[in-house]
Amino acid sequence: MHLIKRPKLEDVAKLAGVSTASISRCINNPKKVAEPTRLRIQSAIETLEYMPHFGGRALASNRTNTIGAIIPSMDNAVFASGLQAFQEVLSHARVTLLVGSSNYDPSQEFEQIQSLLSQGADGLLLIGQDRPQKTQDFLRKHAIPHVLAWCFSTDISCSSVGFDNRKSAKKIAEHVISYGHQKLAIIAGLKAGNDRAKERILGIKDAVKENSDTKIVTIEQCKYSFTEAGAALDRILSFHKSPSAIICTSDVIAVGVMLRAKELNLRIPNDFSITGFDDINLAQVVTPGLTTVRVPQQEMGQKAAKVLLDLINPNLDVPKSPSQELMTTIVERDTLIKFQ
Amino acid sequence: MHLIKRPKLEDVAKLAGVSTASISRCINNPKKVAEPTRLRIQSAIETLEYMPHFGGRALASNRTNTIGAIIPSMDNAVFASGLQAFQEVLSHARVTLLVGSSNYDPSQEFEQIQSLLSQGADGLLLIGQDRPQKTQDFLRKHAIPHVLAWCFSTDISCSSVGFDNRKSAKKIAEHVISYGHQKLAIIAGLKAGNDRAKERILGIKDAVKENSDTKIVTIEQCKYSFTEAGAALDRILSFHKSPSAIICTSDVIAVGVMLRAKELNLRIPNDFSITGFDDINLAQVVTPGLTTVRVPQQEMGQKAAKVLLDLINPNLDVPKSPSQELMTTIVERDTLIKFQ
DNA sequence: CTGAAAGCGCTAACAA
DNA sequence: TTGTTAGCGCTTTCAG
Repeated sequence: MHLIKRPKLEDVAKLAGVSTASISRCINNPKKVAEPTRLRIQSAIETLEYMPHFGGRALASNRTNTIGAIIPSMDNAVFASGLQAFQEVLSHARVTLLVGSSNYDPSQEFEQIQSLLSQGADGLLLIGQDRPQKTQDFLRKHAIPHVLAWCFSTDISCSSVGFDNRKSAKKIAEHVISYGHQKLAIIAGLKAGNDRAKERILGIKDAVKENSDTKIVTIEQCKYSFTEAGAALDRILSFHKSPSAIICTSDVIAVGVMLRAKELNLRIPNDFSITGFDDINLAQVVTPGLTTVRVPQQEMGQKAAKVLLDLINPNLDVPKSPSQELMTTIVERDTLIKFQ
Repeated sequence: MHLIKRPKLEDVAKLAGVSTASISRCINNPKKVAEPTRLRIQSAIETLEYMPHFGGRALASNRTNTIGAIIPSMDNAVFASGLQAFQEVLSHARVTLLVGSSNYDPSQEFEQIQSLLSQGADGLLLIGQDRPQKTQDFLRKHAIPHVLAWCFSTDISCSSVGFDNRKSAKKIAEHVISYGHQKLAIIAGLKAGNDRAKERILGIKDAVKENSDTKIVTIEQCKYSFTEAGAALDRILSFHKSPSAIICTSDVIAVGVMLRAKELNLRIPNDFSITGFDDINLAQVVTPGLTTVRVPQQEMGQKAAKVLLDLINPNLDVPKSPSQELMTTIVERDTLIKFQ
């Protein structure tokens, strides 16, 4: 098997008997080339197995056809499946995806942003809206096209494709309250640099405020892992006034709690009710099925890709797609019952 | 807020009062520059917020510091978590990750390979070893550094970091058989272009061959989704000779079967035993807990990254890391009991 | 519709 | 240790 030197535009040009300019046109704008020449060029490209050199192209055109996404972690299925959907749409548009993960840490996110941009990303997908001023300034100053997912704001300075975390959390809390629960506990992800967690807590508080008989016994925070969530449950149980319902801001946390409860021989929902947030597979699989908030993960990924794509490719035919608010819904399963 | 034109090497050079070459050295090989100049350059870079242009760099050096990974789908947690680990290691080495997904389809994989390479990937992570000749020729002809994960072969022509699917499957099958099960069913992923599924089936057959009382009642194939797996169970149940144990080649499939069984009011493991493969979160969460094969997902991702990294960066100090075989283990939970 | 030629921003010999 | 300079492969005016 022998090794072939990568052909360049010039080689193709020679073979096809045209100038390099024509080849370039033929590749980027086929209509600008006469039919017969196009065919000749095509076949030359194929016999040589020519593939444009990325660097050369990027340098000359100042575009890379690459988009970066920075998500907290692919280990959380909710982001993995959003990312999958995102990637599929990009792929159809012949754009490739660069991936970075922040591990829920704003400073890591900033590093990844720089890294992906220095790799030439034409645009960026970011999760949530809460980031340090430094990061925001950077994005603005360099005029980086970007869209925010997993959140929604009407702030016109930046497009977002997502849902209202606060409203959604309020909705599920109201739902819990409507089942007669008056002593609630919250287990949330670490709030630092995580607007989803913060907003969801606020939403739950909103609901409680409107129902004077109801109160929040405690607000725990933990990482998105089963064991950390289990530890949070232990802390709650050590309180005098045990809650009749625990509202978790993530399915991973809720499931972690359920696993721990099982170890402790507590019965859900008899001993306490519990709700999650995200509706990942786990919520459906755990027993009893987890009552949770369904987040349109895939739709969000797809729409974010589309918005980003025409942010980058200012297509004047299509009306500029602004921020989009998607809706969440409550999925009733078996972890929430009436308080008696 | 105003928009600043991207500074180039020349701008930095002017500010620091040195040549562009020195800046370039300072960035790529700091030791080759005298301390005082280095400091001057550093500060110039910072005040200008200079970021090297990717295209220019790629063109001149013919390296991109980018690695591509093509996985079947991030929707399957087993790949998502492997990818997460892979990305983290790359990130430490200041290499960025390009991601493509093949949706378990060899021709999509080929497209993605081309796409990632044309985006300049210096190397590639691929899943499994079974791919069309066309793809293999392509990789060889262009001398693409790549490593195969999720499989292991001693074939020296290509590094792999993974485990022996056949042996692992044989092991779990033997385990099932040792519990007294004689009528087995298999539910596997679609075999086409999926060596993991094929090998695992072979491994199970190996075990059966060595136990003359045992036989395989049927081999079903389905996509990696709960509903498809449920349908496969329905097919099995319509047979005369119902198996006492169902061996699934993936946790997703096993859980899908369990969900369907619950709908049908069948009791696992009383009505039949079942085993999975992968040990993703789901296996732990489902009730009863799924007995399965633990695949070292994270370790595989990390090691694959390391191998790929020094495949690309021929570091002569370190002995060239060849293929690595990792071990799987059986995780005993509650879906496998003795046949009575 | 096609060709010539001037860069795009950076790196890497080679000189000094 | 530092500077000079010649490209890397492609796109894109501008002429023809």
